[in-house]
Amino acid sequence: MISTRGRYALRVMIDLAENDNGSFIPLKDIAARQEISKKYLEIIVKDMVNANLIVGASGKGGGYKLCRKPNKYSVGEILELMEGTLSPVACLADKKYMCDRKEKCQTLPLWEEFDTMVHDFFYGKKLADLMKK
Amino acid sequence: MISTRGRYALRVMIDLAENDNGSFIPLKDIAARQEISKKYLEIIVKDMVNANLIVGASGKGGGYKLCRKPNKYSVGEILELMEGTLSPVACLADKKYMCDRKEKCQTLPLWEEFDTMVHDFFYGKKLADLMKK
DNA sequence: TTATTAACCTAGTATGTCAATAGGTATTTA
DNA sequence: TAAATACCTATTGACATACTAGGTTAATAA
Repeated sequence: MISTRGRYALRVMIDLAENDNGSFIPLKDIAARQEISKKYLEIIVKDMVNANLIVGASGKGGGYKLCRKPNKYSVGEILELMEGTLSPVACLADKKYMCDRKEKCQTLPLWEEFDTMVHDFFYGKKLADLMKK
Repeated sequence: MISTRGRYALRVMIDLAENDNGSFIPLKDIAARQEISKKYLEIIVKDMVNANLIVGASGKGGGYKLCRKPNKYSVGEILELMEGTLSPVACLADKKYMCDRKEKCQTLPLWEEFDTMVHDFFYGKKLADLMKK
């Protein structure tokens, strides 16, 4: 399941892309258009700024702005940032995860194949693919 | 993320398939081989019996047994039973879910495409595909 | 008959995550 | 100096997850 963090982040990115006019877009406007709690979005958007997905500007006339062209963002990187991982199981999500059943695990190949498929799917999709115009 | 319920259920099914000798296999043996708490497995296995995925027999000489050939079980039906849904978002997982943004939602097509891909992947895999022998 | 083995049943519990809310401070522009 | 905005810290209620505990019922073998 994709949580609201990932889904909202994606919607914020689409909103920023579609309403881009060169200047900063206040979160208040995004929250209103997307009908999402502005307070909750603040938390999400903060992580997006920290990860250099977008840039923020304080003060009057401030807001948020993309820092790349929409076709330079993959959906995968946005979701992976917000969700922590896209992997279906802990043994693939966490590099440091040690499992002594690993060698004989009969389900691991299944999860690996699934993991690759999911990764390829979301990294193949670009932000631009989700825009109207 | 696939929870332990789904992952353990799958391992129980594989264990039953590989150790099938015509008679019932006690949960104690499965738990030992799979290194999973027997008490926890009881809960999981109960749901599998209720869903007619396997059959259980009480008393001495009892245990559990598959009721189909391994190639007649899809991984998807096992996971979907235990996880409730394989859908990535609530608006697809729940038929009764009503969202007034549905018509204009720009992410819905993405989730639908992903949902279909995941469904096809897991329903295309059979229990027999996960067996050693 | 009786001991044993096993499924089946109901309940509880610790931990963590999710999806927010609340109330502030710092920064920038008009 | 007033307004608008991002940015920061903390808290919370609800729920799910991954179990554990202690029993009852059912079937078989000695």
